[in-house]
Amino acid sequence: MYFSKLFIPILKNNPSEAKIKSHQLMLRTGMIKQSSAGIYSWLPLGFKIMKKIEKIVREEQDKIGVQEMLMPTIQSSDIWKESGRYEDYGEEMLRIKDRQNREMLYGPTNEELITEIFRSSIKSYKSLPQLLYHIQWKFRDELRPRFGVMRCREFYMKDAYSFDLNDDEANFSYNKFFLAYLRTFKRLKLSAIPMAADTGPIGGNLSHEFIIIAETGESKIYADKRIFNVKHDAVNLDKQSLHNLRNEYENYYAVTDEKFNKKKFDENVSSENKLETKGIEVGHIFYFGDKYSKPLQASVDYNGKKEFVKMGSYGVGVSRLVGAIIEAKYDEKNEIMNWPISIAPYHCAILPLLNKNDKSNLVKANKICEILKSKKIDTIIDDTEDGLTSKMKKFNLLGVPYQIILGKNTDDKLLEFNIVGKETKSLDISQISKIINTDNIN
RNA sequence: CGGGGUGUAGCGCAGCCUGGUAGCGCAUCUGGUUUGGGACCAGAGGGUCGCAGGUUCAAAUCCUGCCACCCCGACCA
Repeated sequence: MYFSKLFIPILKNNPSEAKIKSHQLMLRTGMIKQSSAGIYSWLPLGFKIMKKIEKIVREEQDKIGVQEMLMPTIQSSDIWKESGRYEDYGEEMLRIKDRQNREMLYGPTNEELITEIFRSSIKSYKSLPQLLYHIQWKFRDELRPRFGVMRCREFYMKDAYSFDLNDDEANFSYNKFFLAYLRTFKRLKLSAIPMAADTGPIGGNLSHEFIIIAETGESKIYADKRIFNVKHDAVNLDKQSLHNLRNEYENYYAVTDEKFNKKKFDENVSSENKLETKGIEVGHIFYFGDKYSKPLQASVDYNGKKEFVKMGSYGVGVSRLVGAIIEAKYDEKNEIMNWPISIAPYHCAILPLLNKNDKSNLVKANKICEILKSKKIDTIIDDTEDGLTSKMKKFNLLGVPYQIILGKNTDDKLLEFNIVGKETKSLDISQISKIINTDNIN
C-alpha cells in the first residue's frame, strides 16, 4: 500500500485543544476527528488500531469460554424502570423519545438488557453458568468530556455478564474474568494492576479495577510494588488455581484513592515497596449477586425451587485503551510511538528516497514489499518525495516499529533495517522478515 | 452546573484596543535546485473572520443576543 493514497492526515502542529499526549498524538496522526464534545469519528488509522485491540480482547474472552453476542445501542426505558436505575442513573443517561413518544435511551451499560434476555430463555440451573459478552458502543453524557477518547461520551466497550447458581460458582466466574483481564493487558504490553475498588452505580460488594500506570491518569493509586512480581502465565482455568491467583494478588496492597487508608498502607507496605502514582482505569469487574436478577425476576429452577441467579459484569474500555496505550507508550520527547507490534498500524514501512527523475527505489520497494507480504508482514511504502529524515520522523510518529530505508546507494542484498528507537542494522530480506515475525508471535 | 477563556484558510497564530481592500508560519499545488534526523528558491490556490441582529458612508474590529469548543472545579464503571 502506498502512503500517498491513504487517508492519514498528519499534522505538524499540535491542535491547541489537546492537552494530554494521547489526544495530541491521535489528532496529529489523524486517528480520530472530533465530531462534537466527547464524540469522535474514527479515521482509518485509529480504527485499524482499535480493531486490533478489540481482536485481542475478544480472543481472551473466547479463551475462558464467554459467548459473544450483540445487543443494541438503543434500549427501552421499561427494564430500567424495573431495576430502579432509570431514576438512579441520572443525567449521565442520554434519554430519547421515539415517534410514538416512547421513552428510549442510548445504553450506558447493559445489565438490565442482558438480564431480560437471560430470564426469557434460561429456566434450568443445568444451563448454568452462562457467560456472555458483546462489544458495542455506549453513551454516557459526561458533564465535562475531556482528554480525547480517554473521557468521552460515546465509547466502545467490551462488557460481559455472568449468571451462576450460587456465590461459590459466581466467584469462579468472576475469577475467570480476573485471569482473562490479566492476560489481555499483558498481550497489550501493559502492566495492569488489579485493585480493590468502589462499585459505584453498578452496585455489589466485590469489585476490582484494572489500572495501568500513567502520569496523566485520573485515579490516584497506592500499591505495593511487589504486586508486579505475581505471575499468571501457568494458571489453569480451575476453581482452585484461580482462587489462589486472586489471593496472591490480594496479598499486596493496591487501592485507588476512594479506598485508600494511610494507616493500612504504612502497616502493610515497607517504604521501599510503596508506589504512589496515578493510573488509568482500563477494566473493571463487579460481582453484585442478585441486585438485578431479583427486581427483574431472573431465576432458574433448582430442584423445584426458584433461585435468583447470581450475576457479575465485566468491562473493558476498548476505545479508551487506544488512548491509554498511547499514554503508556508514547515517547513524547523523541516523537516515537511504541505500539506493540500486535496492534501497530503496520508492521513495517519501506522508506525509499525518491524524486521526479529517479524512481528506481520505488521499484525496489515494491519488490521488497511483495516478499514481506508473502510472509504475512503488513507493509506500507512511503511513495512520497519527502526527504528520508522526514519519512522516518513521520513513521516514528505513526508508530510503525520497523523501517527499511532505501537511500542513494542501496545494496541489493543487504538492506538498511531500522528497529525504531533501538538500532539500525544491515540485513537481508529473510533475516528481516524473521525478526519481524518473531516479534509478532511473542 | 459554577468560574475563566477562545472562535480569523486543513493545523498553529497575528490583526480587534484606535472601524477604511484579510495577513503570517506550517500544510497543499506548479516549476526548479536538493536529499540520511522534519531542505531551499520562485510562483499559485484556498477565508461569506462561529451565527443572528444592531450602530455606521463603511464592521474581523464597536454594541446586543445566541451557538460551539477549551480549561479549572464539582461529578464519574
